[in-house]
Amino acid sequence: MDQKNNFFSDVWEIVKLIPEGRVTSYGAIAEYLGSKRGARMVGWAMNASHMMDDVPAHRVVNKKGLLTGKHHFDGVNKMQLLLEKEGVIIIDNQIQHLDQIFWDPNLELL
DNA sequence: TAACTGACTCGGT
DNA sequence: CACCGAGCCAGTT
Repeated sequence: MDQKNNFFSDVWEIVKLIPEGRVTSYGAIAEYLGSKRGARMVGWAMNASHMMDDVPAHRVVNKKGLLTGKHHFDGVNKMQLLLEKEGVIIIDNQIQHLDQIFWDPNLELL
């Protein structure tokens, strides 16, 4: 599992482009890559992003703004802590004002 | 080689 | 309004 230049890299590049204090959804990234339903793969790519410390995976949440992937971090509350540190308000694993801080690659990155 | 899994999303009931 | 099932892509076993 060395650095592979494939789907993972593409996802990582987009995640790296997420501005601080902003978040996006797996589906948005998947859609940017051309596969709206490939959101599952995006999450899988995030799992592989562990070897990439430059990938702010904590800024990627599901469409509901729920921190579904928090359990895959070092600490269960690491993800929420990082987001709150950037000014994101999170209550019960759910991001507040999601529509305000939501960053859509198709819309913003275009 | 074939089958299973997964940090998702949408639509129907 | 809440729960259930199906669809999607690629990597892993």
